[in-house]
Amino acid sequence: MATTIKDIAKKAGVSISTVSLVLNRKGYVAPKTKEKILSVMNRMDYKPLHSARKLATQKTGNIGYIIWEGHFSEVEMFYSQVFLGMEYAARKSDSYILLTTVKEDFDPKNDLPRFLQYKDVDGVALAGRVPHTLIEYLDNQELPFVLIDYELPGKSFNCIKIDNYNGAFRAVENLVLADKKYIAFVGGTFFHPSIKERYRGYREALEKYNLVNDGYLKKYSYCENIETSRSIGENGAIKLLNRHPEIDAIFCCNDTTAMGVITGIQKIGKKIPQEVAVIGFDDIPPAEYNMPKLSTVRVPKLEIGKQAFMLLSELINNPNMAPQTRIISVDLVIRESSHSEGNKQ
Amino acid sequence: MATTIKDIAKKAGVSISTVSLVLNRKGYVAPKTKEKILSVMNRMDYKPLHSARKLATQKTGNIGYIIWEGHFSEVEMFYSQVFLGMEYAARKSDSYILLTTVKEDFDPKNDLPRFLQYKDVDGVALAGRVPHTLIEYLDNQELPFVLIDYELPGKSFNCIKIDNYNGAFRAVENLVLADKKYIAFVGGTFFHPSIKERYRGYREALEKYNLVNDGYLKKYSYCENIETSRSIGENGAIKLLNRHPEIDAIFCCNDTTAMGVITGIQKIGKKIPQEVAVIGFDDIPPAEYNMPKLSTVRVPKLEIGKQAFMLLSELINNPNMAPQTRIISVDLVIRESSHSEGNKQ
DNA sequence: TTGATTTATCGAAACGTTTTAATATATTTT
DNA sequence: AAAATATATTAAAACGTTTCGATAAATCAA
Repeated sequence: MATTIKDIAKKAGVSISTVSLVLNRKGYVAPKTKEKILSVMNRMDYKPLHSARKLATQKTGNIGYIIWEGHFSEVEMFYSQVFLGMEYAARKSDSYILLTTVKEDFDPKNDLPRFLQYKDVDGVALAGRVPHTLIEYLDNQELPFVLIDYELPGKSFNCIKIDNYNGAFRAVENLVLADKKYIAFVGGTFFHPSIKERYRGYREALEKYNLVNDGYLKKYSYCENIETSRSIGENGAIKLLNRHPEIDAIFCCNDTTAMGVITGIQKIGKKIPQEVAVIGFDDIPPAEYNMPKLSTVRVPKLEIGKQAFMLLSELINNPNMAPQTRIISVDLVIRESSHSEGNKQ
Repeated sequence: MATTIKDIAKKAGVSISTVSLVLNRKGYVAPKTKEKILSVMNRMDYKPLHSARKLATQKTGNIGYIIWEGHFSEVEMFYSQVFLGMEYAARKSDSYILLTTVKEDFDPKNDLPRFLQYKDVDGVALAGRVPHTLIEYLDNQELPFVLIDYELPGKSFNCIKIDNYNGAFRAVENLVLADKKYIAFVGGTFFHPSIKERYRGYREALEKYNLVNDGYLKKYSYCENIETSRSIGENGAIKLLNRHPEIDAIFCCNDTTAMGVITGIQKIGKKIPQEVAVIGFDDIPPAEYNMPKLSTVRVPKLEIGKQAFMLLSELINNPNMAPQTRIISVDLVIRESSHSEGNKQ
């Protein structure tokens, strides 16, 4: 059917091996033979058959992308964007990203993604919070993997991290400079290390400006120890504002929560941002279309995907690399929800 | 390394061929040999190597999923959900879905997705509006493909269609029964056949109740011939309501537009749904979290993905099947944006 | 010049399956 | 009891590549 390496060899008057050598840029092959072969390949529109190549090399050319089911199926566009970033990067190296989801109550015995069961990937990217049993499984398998925006305390794995601390710090600092004095925090599960870091950024920014007095942090923080959602934001905003009407800004652990916070503030009837300013984190697409448009910390999602892919490629080619963490920096983007008069430009 | 069919054969005291036969449920093999082999397989945790199998069978076991770049990277969660539906279905048959995006100005000569260049898929699903040149290319390649929520006028391809007409009809009928008299339509490109159908449903529902008088349709329709977006909705609502203040309901070509329409209505200062009711189409996840919650026509996205996968599988196993269209039915879901008093339950 | 190295090419084995055709045995039909 | 058919097993070829080792020619060092 399709042209094979054999056809090329015959037409070019050389052996199969030689063709393979130019295909893989290996060994010695005379410039003019090489040229000849390349021209024949081009003329006959030759594409190596991946399955044959894979069989011979014992590599799959695939990378797995695993994400918690809720993260892909809900409003959350974050991890789809990261995925897209990986896909873009993968195009250049002719490999494929196989996406699959795992359930919350994942059990490695029964729910193992099929590309792991069948060893159809050379490496795996784990996006966001994933079951720890899965991480352990991969660690035991000696299959290269990277965590994206997640980590396990005490263990050192390959990681792509967001600069959560600085993002949060700058956001809160911006609120302070806009003359906000009572800045609350609304968030979800502290179990997630990224949220912990964002909280730390929040706290340290307040400390820098000496806003923190006794009980400040406790009074103005609202966290439910579950997956973040709009409803956490809405509940949090309503409870905090009723209890402490002096609150004039809310920094949220992410955009999803922030959009809920905005709903809550609107229900109470306060003006955004004049009475209460809001800043989120992530810059997911709906943030820009929210009413009012959401100020937030932009996380470069495509870039994260690209970096994950690159790190993974390095790991695959060099399995004994020491585990490393790469940190992706973020930018504050001010929109309507925190656009105070004094700060407008 | 991993156990191969050879190991199984040796341990079970049979030939490789016999093992292969039970693996593929083919030919004759004595019940007790079969049992023996299966037990050995189980004990040794044998998984056939996909690349070897693919090489031998000349099938890839992959299905491509192509989507316009803007549809995956923007707010639109619709096609990600359809993708997920395909992925779920694929799990059962041990195949993989390879997702890639194409640009608006796609050119088959240069931008062909790599899984098409390398013939790494047995079939392709095209999600939503995709470049016609791509459809033509696939048609020439004799590669099985299905269109999801799209069609080409005059051509009969394999299609998974949404019951757009009935969804729209029921939505508009519901508005009429809630005593709305001046029901507008806001939408995007008529170039998209689904939107055409939704408009037809709108029109015929109005006709059924004799609401359409001279100029009604022209007066109360706002369409920009570009990709749908929130801003089309916002602009449309503002223009229509300023020009025709009697409008008491707006049916939108999809949820994205509807959320824009809601923003527009809010800017003008009318109450939803008391003064102006809004119904969208699709039921994308943000619809439920919108303020007010958006009434809409629920399209079962996972089911669409599943049906696409199933149709594609049939096509792959039976290449001469006549092209067919499968229609997925939809449900009206009433939330706050059209929840008129008289209609509340 | 000789021997060592570098450059160039190729035959053949290997990767792990499926599948075809051959063979052998058991069962059924005549 | 012979012929025909169904059941059971297998050896070997095939799928399209990579890679190892052999071989030969060209270049270099002494």
